[in-house]
Amino acid sequence: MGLTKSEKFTPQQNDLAKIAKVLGHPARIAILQHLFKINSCVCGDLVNEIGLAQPTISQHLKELKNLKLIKGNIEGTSVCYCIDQENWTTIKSLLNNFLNLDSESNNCC
Amino acid sequence: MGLTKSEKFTPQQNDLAKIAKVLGHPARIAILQHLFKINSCVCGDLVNEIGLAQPTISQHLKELKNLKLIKGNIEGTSVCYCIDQENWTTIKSLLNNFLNLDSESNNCC
DNA sequence: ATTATCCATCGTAATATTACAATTAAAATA
DNA sequence: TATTTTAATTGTAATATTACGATGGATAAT
Repeated sequence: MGLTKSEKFTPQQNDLAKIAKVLGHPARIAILQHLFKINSCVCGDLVNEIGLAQPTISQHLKELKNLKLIKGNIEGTSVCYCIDQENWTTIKSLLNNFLNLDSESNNCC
Repeated sequence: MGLTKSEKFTPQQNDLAKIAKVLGHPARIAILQHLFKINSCVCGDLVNEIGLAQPTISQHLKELKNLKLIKGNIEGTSVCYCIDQENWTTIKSLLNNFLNLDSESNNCC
C-alpha cells in the first residue's frame, strides 16, 4: 500500500513523524548542515555542494520549505536559501521533547 | 529511482538520515512512546495499543530492532520489547548534536 | 497428541520516494 | 529584442515503503 494510516495516530505523533521523515534523507541533512555552517544565505551553489542533479536538489529544497525548515528569497535570477530560525526552534523543541522521554531506569525483562 | 545515493554523503550524514527515517513513521513513534510511558517491557499488546494489523506491527518492530532502538526477549509464547537504553543514549546524542548546530544569529538575506 | 496462542515471515498490492532529462519561467545581460 | 542564467516544474523509470492476508514455527495449555 505505501499509504500511512495517519488517522490511527495523534496529531503530535503524525507531526513528529513528518519532521523526522523530512530529516530522513542525507541530502536534506547535508543541505541543512551547509546552511548552518555558512551561517547565512546560500545562493545557487547547493548543486555543486551536494553533487546531485539540479532538479533533485530543487525537490529536496521544496520538502524543506514545506516543513518551513528553510526559506528562500529571490535575488535577481537566483534564489537564496537560509534556515528559518523561528520554525527551526519550534521543530527543535518538538524533537527534543520526544528525545527527552528518556528514562534512566532500565526495567527490561 | 527511489534509490538514495549514499555514496555522495558522509557516514555521519547517512547515519543521521537513517535514524531520522526510522523515526519517520507515526506507528514507530507511538511504539517508542508507549515503551517509554510504561517504562518496562511490553509483551504482546502492541497490536491492540497501536491498531494496525499484527504483521504490520511486526514489521515496524523489526525496523526499530535493526536500529537497536529496542530489544526483544522471548517469554514463553510471547515476546517482550523494551527500549535499548544504551543505544538510545547514543542515538539521542547523535540527533542532539545535529539539532544543536542551531545558531542564534539570523543572517538571512 | 491435539489444540490454542503468539509472533515472525512470505507474498503481494497500492502508494511514495528518489533521481534526472527535458522543459518552462523569470530576470539579467548583451 | 535575443541570449544567457538560474531554478522550478513536468514527466517518468527504478526502487522503497506501507499494510495486510496467509502461512509457519515455537511454546503453552488441554
